[in-house]
Amino acid sequence: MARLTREESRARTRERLLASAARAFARAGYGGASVDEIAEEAGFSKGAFYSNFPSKEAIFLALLEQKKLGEIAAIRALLAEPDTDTLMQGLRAWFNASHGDPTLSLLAAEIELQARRSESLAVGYRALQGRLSGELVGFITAVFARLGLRPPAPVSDIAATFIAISNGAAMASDAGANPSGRLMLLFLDMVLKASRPIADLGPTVWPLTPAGGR
Amino acid sequence: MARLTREESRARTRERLLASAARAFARAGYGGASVDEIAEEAGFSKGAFYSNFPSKEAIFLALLEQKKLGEIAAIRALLAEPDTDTLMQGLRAWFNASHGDPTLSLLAAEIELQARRSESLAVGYRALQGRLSGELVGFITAVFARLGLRPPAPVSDIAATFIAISNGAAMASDAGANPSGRLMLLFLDMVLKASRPIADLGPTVWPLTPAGGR
DNA sequence: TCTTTAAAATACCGATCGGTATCCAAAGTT
DNA sequence: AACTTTGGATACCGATCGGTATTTTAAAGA
Repeated sequence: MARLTREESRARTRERLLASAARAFARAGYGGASVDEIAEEAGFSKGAFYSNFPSKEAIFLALLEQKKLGEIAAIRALLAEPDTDTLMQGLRAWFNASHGDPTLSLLAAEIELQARRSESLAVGYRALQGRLSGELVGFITAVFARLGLRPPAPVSDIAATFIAISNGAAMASDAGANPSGRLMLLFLDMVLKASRPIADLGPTVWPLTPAGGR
Repeated sequence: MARLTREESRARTRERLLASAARAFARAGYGGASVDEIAEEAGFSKGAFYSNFPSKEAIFLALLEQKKLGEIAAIRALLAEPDTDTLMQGLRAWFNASHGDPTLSLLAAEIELQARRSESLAVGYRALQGRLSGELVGFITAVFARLGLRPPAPVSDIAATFIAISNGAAMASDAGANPSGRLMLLFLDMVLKASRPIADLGPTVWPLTPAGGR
């Protein structure tokens, strides 16, 4: 094992704390996971924790950012795919992978829920979630255009539903049955099945009056 | 104000504690809401709390039961409706109403999440959720039959998706935009749009291999 | 090699938690 | 009216929480 510089060592500690926090929050919830527990599971003391993060909320927010930015990157990578068939296949693969680690989806649910409770968390959350939603809307719009299909509902609603299923199935899944990925795949299929070709020039009829906001 | 018997007084205290707990858990989460806080907001002391519930977990479980049994009753009431149009209208009305009180949906999400953390909670949860899921599957099957439509996917998956959207949208909703009821309405519409009449005798093609377990 | 500096460990703080023991006042009983 | 029962209030417990102050240790700079 090579000797590490101070910078490297610090970065490694930070990352281990983040990974440990993700596990702890998923397991016990934000309130249930203690700073002591997070630090110890990472192999450090509480002193190390507070040397790297100013507060418990801060590490939670850092986790939130890590996750949301990762999702945005994944969407962009998919969209950059020139071949549409490969893109759809990649999308399905992503859905399937998203339930592989229940820790991750459980953490996602915990983050969403907690962001509604603390105003300081909510501020950071809204900024990131807004970016992710926008990215997702752009993605879905592009996919429909590529497939030559007309969305069967406002794209923002479709995007919101994907997000809802992702979060909702993560917590409701009975120990692996009906993982979120499966349900998202099913919804994707249903959306496509409910779509008509763009060439079909019938009137565009939304199932509901379009949403007020966004 | 009439003098209350001991029984009446006790029942009233219990109900007030339950209502207060629902608000507190929705607001602060299971871990974040304290027994003191619950009791005080109901206008009682901690002693009153422990006189009516053996533990914090117990009141949470009682809340869970109250909610699930209420949903089962609502489903049965809808299914008893002889006129199918009225039934569908009632279903839509129910979806719309379910987002009226964010406290309720937030509590639902908290319950789902917490039931996965404590084994003792999970036991009670699984029993109730199993009953609700079964009821929902029966309901959806009956509705499709009444409408003369063939479900576009396994009914158990459709049921799971409704539950997921309900829970997921509750926590993701940005202060009221895209309430869960709206998204459930949209999914309902999409499911119907993706269905074919029973008379159509084409092959039944599920979008996915049917789920292994329930 | 000696000094400086900062990452991480240890020790500690007041506050608050879920839960228990005890007490009191009002309802039920005779 | 006297006595019993019990729902709810008060007081208290050890444990644990998030956070801070201080000390140790090892890398960086001379």
